[in-house]
Amino acid sequence: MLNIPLLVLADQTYGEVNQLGGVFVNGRPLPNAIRIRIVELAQLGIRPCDISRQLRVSHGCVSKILARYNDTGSILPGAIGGSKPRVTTPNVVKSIRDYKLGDPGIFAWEIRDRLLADGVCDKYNVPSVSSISRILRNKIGNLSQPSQYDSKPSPPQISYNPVYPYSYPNAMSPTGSKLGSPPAVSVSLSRAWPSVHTVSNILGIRAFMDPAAIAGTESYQPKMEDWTGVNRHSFPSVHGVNGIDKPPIESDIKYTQGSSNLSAYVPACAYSATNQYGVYGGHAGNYGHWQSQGASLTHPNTGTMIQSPNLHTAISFKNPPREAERKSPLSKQQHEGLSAVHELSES
DNA sequence: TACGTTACGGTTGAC
DNA sequence: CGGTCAACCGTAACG
Repeated sequence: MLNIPLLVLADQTYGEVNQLGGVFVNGRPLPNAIRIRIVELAQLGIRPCDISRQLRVSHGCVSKILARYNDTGSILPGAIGGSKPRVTTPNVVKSIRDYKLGDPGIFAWEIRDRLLADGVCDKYNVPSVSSISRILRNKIGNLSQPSQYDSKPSPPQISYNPVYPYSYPNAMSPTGSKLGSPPAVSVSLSRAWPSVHTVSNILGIRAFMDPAAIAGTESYQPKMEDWTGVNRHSFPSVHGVNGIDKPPIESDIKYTQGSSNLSAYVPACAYSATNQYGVYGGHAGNYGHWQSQGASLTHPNTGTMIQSPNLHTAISFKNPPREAERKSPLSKQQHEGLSAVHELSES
C-alpha cells in the first residue's frame, strides 16, 4: 500500500509516497527548502530521526543531507547527469598531435608518458593509452588536415574544473545585486533541478492525496501555477550548459519564493500550503515551532551561515570536491582549500 | 530505537 | 537525434 506510484498521466504529474507519507519524486532531489529545513532542525538540536518523521523524509536521506552539509557546508544536491569532464581537451589533442608529428612512430604509451612529463596532463587527467590511440586514429589520422582545435576557442575546456567539473552559474548570478528582487530565492544548482516532475508532480499528488489542503490554502493557488508552469516543455534541455542559461529553474525557487523570507515561510507556510510535496500536508501547526527559530544556519566547520531570509546571498558553500568525493568520500574535507563559493543565486 | 550504509530503481545531461 | 553512459537522486532495508 505504501510507496504507491502515483501516475497522473493526463497532467504529467507523478510521484510516490514513501513509508512516512511524504511525497517524493524518484530520481529527483528534494526541494532545497526541505533540505534547508533538515539542516535547520538539526541545528536546533532535533534528532535526525525526528527530523525524518517531521518532514516525512526517509532517515537515510536526512542522514545523507546532514552528512553532506557537515562535510561540505552545502545543502545542495549534487550535479545530476552529464558526463565526466573529458580528459582529451583540445590542448591535449594538440600535444598528442605534436608528438605524433615529431615522431610518427611514437607509441600511444609513449605519448602518454610525454604528456605527463611535459606537464600537459597530470596523473589524474592523463588520457588512457586507448584514448590516445583513439585520438590518433580519429582526430590525428590525417595530419595534413589542420586540426579543428587550432582555431576553435574550445569553450568546453573552460568548465574542466578539476575540483568541480560542473560549472556553477556563479559568474552568471551576481549575488549582491539582486537582493529583494522579484525572482526569488533560487537555490539553483548548475543543473538545478527544475523538477519538472516534481513541480507538476507534487501538485498532482497533493491534489490527489489531500484535496482539502488545497481548498484550505490561500497561497496554494498561485504556487500551483508556478509549479505547473515549470514544465519540461517550458525549458527544454537546450538551455545552456549546467543551467547557466536555464531561466526557469524554479522548482525550488518557486518553492521558496512565496516570500523572500524563507525562515518565515519554510517553517510553516511553504511546507504546508505551498509545498509541492504532500509531505507537509498536515497542519501547519505541526511545524509552528519552527517559525520562531532557525532563521539561520551556521555551518559548524566553515562558519558559513545560511540565513534564510536572504538565502540567495547568505548561502554560500564550499564547492563540493566532486572528483575526490567520488573516489574517497571520506576525504572531502581535504579539499577545503579548493573551495569556491557556489551560492544560491537568483534566476 | 537510532542511524550509517547500500542496493535499487529512477532522472539527468554530456557525449 | 536517439542511444549510451555515468553521474546524481531518495527510498527501503539491513545491520
